Amino acid sequence: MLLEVEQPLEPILAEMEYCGIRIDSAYLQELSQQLEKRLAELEENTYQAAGRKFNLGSPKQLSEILLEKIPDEFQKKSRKTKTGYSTDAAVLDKLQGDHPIVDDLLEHRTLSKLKSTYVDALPQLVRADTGRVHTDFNQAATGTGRLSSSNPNMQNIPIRTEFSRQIRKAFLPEPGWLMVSADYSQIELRILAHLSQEPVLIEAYQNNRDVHTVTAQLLFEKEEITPDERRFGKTINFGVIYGMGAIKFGKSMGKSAADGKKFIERFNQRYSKVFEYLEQVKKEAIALGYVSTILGRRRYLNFERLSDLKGTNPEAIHPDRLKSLTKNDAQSLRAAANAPIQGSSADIIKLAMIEVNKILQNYQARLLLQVHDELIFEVPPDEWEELQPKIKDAMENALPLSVPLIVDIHAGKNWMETK
DNA sequence: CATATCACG
DNA sequence: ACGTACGTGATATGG
Repeated sequence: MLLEVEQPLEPILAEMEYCGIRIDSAYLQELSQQLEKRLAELEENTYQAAGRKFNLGSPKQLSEILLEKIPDEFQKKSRKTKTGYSTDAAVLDKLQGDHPIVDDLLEHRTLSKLKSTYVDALPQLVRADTGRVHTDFNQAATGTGRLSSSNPNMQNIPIRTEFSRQIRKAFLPEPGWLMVSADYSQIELRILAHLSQEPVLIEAYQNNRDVHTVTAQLLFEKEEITPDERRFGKTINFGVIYGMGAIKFGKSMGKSAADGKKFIERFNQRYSKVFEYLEQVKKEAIALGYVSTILGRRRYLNFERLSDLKGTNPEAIHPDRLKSLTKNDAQSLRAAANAPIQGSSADIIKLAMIEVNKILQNYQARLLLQVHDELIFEVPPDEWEELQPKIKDAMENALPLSVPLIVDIHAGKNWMETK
């Protein structure tokens, strides 16, 4: 693992850091001015509605305002934090309609985050000697084997909202070149299919089916699935990857306890290998003190009330010991269930980076960024047609699994256009 | 330096 | 009784 993956990867990361990525600072400064104008309007509206000025960036002061204006709704719909009532986006969403201030607060939160963290920060990090931004890729920062990125973090550049996509337009290739993004489709669910050897999942992926729809079909026991039902299937599939327990699983159905239980049994029957696999991983975590990825990378875990089982035979652990747990032990078990999946995904994209780097030796094109399940390149236009299938193949075949890996690859004038 | 919040996969 | 569950890093506030 060390010799085959981490050591060969290190000079590739060094090259990516050294190369950096081009930023359109003038464009970001225009965006900044637009944001400043809009933020000022929102502040003015908010002060009017609140009857006085306060610091919109202070959850503490906002909490005071909300307690003053809509005490009943706020206390009912908020949750307690260590220091008081939460004013986070989930809470504010629930308060929409209760007071005219709420919509403006939400918009202000979003826009000021984007302005301070990206629009204003990135141009300041452009290095004078290269004209580009040079991130750090941290190779030993996470518990699962993923990379992390800092100064600046290039792995959390906005994409989810319409406005935030404007920020991605600021990331440019060399003048005249193309920006290229190649991302794995549903890699973590495919790894779950492989690790669990669940026949329903394997069959679905081998036949190129939409797995969120498949889950929804077995959930609702019908062929035709609405977009809402598919979204629900997607949520459940992610929940499984994150180690969501059967109880929470039933409750997220939003049905009665009896319905939830019936549904769990149905799901359990249909994806029985997935649950067997997750149980087995949890038992191994407790008995061995670690869990492993496909390439043998380990995540070590400590338990409180379950520590008496360390060094015992995993198969001898009674399923009841996985119930009534301390908060910490429950969290550790979820982390244990997730680590082989998230970590194997990291293994695979690292192997892919090593393969892709070999290919790039014969081209001018450069690997710029890794964002967990995607690679970002800048490519001269005359290399694109030839490189596209080579990058795709290298990534899809980095490590053969029981299910195919699929990579979507697109080129554009900037990062936003590569989707 | 702890906390809350929020950006991403 | 719950808008939750895995992995990160940056920013602002406030002690």
